[in-house]
Amino acid sequence: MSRSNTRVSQEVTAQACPLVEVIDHVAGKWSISILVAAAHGPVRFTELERAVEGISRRMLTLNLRRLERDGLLTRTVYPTVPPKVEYSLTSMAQELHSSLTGLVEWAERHRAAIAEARAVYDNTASGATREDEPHP
Amino acid sequence: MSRSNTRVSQEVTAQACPLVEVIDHVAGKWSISILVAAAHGPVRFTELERAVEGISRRMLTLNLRRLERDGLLTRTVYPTVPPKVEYSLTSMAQELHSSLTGLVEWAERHRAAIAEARAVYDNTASGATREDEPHP
DNA sequence: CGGGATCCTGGTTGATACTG
DNA sequence: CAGTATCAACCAGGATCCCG
Repeated sequence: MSRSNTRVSQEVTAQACPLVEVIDHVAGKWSISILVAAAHGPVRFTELERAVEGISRRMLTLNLRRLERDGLLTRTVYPTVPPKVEYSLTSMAQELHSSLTGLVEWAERHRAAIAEARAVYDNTASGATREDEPHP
Repeated sequence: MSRSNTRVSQEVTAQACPLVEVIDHVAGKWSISILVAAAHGPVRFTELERAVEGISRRMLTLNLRRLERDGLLTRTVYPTVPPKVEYSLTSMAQELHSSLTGLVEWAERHRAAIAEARAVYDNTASGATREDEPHP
């Protein structure tokens, strides 16, 4: 994957990175939730922690770092007491918003159907052999 | 959806499954590629293997099974010699198509920018050298 | 052709504790 | 508040062999 090179300037930019890797970072389980949660404006760390719900502190940090590294989030530190850190989407990331919310809305619409599909699948697979196959 | 007969399905449907889990299955690295590749019509196993490119036989099988279990893919076995298996999107999965291709197109448009953002981030973060300050 | 079964590795994750 | 550090467990994923 990585061709370790000290002059990373234009060559990497030209070659970019595997598409599947970009997809993986941007569409990861947590990334989507984070990106959607941060879409409405600058969001603080603990707000994200509550919004994403289910994510651990560590995973949140790791994902935020990766998204920042990929240029999707900007991290702003206010040197106050107590400390305050805000995350915002970059313009690049904002272009993603419609696709992401589309995905999330789809998931909400169909989670029940998916749960049922699983139940049916598990039920069918466990006991009997399927005989509803077409015969050409 | 036409049949909701068992009480099992009602219970499961009622509490469904965590949204983040649905997202994870549907937006996984391989899932997206598979769903996009299967969108244009019935696709055979080896076609997918070539289309997704980078996926191993094992991972392809595993992901296909999971997508089938979630009710996103239908698997049709033709008892011919040699065997022939076709995968198609369910109507549920077809609704996802625009969001998915939106995502992929976004990734294609911005992979160069992402690669550069990474280079900048790594350069800045590893921090041994600053460009505006002379090295000791 | 389209898988299934098994073994094995290393990256990902949660838990826990500590900090500026 | 917003992290970092460390360790152990887990499981995604590759390699390999086999089968209907």
